[in-house]
Amino acid sequence: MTKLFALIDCNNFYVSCERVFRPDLEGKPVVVLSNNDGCVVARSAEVKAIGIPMGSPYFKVRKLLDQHGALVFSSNYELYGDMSSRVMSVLSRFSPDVEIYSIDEAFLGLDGFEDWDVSAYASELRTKVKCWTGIPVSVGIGPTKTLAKLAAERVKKDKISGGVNVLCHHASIEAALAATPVGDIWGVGRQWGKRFPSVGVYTALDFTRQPKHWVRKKMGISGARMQMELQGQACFDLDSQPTDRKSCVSSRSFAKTVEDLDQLKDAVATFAARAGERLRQGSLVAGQLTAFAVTDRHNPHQPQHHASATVALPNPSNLTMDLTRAALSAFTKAYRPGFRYKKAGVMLLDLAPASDMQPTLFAPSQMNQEKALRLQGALDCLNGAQKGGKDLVRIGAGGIAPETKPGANRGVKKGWHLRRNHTSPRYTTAWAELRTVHAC
DNA sequence: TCTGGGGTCCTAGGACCC
DNA sequence: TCTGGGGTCCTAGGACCC
Repeated sequence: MTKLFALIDCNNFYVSCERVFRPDLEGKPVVVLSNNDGCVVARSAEVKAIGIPMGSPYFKVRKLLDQHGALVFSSNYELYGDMSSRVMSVLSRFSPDVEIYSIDEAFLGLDGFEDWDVSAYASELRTKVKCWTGIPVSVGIGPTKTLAKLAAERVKKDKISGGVNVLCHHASIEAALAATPVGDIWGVGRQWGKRFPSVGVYTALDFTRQPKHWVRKKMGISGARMQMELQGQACFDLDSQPTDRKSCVSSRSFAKTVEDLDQLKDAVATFAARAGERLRQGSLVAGQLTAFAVTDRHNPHQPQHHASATVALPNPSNLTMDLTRAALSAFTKAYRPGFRYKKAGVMLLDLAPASDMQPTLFAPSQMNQEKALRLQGALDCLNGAQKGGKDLVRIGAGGIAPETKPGANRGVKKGWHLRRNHTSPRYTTAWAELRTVHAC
């Protein structure tokens, strides 16, 4: 039985989310920025038409966007995450096999649908998603995941009306491969995209025609799989079981650079707490922790440094108290003075289910452990009680930076605060920010 | 002035063992 | 003193994804 995959891709997802609640944005140029208002991470069709590339630094394209009257949003992940789960739940009505691939993409397994009119089925899916969530999607269908993905991409590139592209026959597959630059293949990144043309490989079709051993030798196993997938031979299965996470990172770039150890420790403590929160949500514990800070890699005039140190947690934990202690000890080891740090973070590694945890010889006594858990529960409760009131209660060991000490310069932002100047409301996850409808 | 954040997989090379 | 070769495990770094 030949396999059949569909890739459902939300069009300009973040922009579409904003438009659901602001229909007046329809037809206008709209962009969504990354954290810190750094880069353009979502563009409406109108913005793409202006020629603004994905990932452009905002400050470089700001003028051009203004000239075209573009509307600009800081990213609102609470909104996008909620809209995403709405879309995914609609998709699950259309196939028992769904793999949520990213916030805005999902693969559907269509094994056993071969005798159906899959094109009509996909159209119906598209209509339902749009109708029930407000999000427009493109659908690509093919015998492998890579071809399904390529099919969906061609929907946008070739402006295929109806938003569905089925690649099931030799001729249509070859035509799509020939129209796709090699750099646009799923799995071919910037490095390979640059190198291929110099060896005479320009399109995905050229790539499929390279000798197998050459691809294997030059690109390794990933390249070999990619080539087989494009030739119609499935190497990747649908992965409907979310895989266990192996690491968890919390990090941020600062609006301004920071040199001061105390301020950096304050930031690192915050990241440790944030990462721990995510661990507890997933009932995981970490066995190792890395704390790091890096200088601004975009500024060649400043001395560069990557400060980083890893410590093992004596007993795997997800408690803010343990993680903060480990993070501060690691960071103190890693810190080198005299550098202007632009970004810092905490990585939790060696993750394992909290239930698997074996008490070690050095584990704190049962009594202390219980106390620690109760304390963490109380902290989570306080911090969770008012959404948006995050960090209401924090661990004091964080080496609070001078300007955040009680009484001192109240209202002055921390040195490492985030820039977010264009936020939209959390329409779907905060009562106070619901969209208001005025009756005429 | 202003360039994101959170992940995974693969590979090469070193350490170590027999 | 001779100092080969194969296996495994770990880690750092590269490349890629969205």
